[in-house]
Amino acid sequence: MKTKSRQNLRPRLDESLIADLPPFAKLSREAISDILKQATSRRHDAGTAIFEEGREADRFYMLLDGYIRVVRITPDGEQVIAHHIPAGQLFGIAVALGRDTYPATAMTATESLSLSWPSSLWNEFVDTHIGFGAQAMKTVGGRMGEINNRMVEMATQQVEQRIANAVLRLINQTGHKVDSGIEINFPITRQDLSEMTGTTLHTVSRVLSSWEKLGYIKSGRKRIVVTDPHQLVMLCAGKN
DNA sequence: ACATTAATTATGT
DNA sequence: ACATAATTAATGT
Repeated sequence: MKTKSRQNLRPRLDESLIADLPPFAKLSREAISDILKQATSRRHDAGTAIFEEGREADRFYMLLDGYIRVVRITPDGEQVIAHHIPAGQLFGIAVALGRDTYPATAMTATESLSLSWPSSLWNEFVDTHIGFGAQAMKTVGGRMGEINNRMVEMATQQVEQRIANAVLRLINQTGHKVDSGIEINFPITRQDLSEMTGTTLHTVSRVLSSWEKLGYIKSGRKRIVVTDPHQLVMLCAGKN
């Protein structure tokens, strides 16, 4: 408790900032400070790309603050939001998958703060810092599981259920409690939701409006509060 | 069951 | 005042 002094162009790096994050939790103090010395920190405005799909994956990243959306562009130029990444997670770890280019674009959903390291350091990190590689695999595994689930959803469920699933995922991963329910932590538009669920913003708008009338959610411009998560769970289950 | 088109309104800088 | 977001109805596949 302290150390919250100055706000800088180049934010000062403090061990306590990352010491508790999963990938580093098991590491010794000097290991952490060693890692920090090699890190570059950057602040990103909301709605900007940290790296782009197809570019050479010269660095890997750790999100210190904010939210990232991982975006892919289809051949016909449509955006698809693959998933969101909350603070405290590694991303852009193409090097861990043996790739030399990024498979997707990382856009900031909010103003964000990142650390990054040259990809060349990855292997060194993995075998000199025990637990680092294991944690990285865990997050990769988790994301693959998510993508699996979503593929099934896309193929089997109807739009209202897919939207319900998307919203539930958002409040689980990036939700924050307010008195009326659970609010999604970053600005999110109907367009965004449509890009996650493979529909149109109009359909999303109509569905959300109907949920609002039913009292499941409360929504405003770029914000959604889920007041009755259970009802959304029911919708996904299919029982109506 | 959902997309598309289009017109209208609300909201944030 | 302007741009961006959201709603709503009508029409199409």
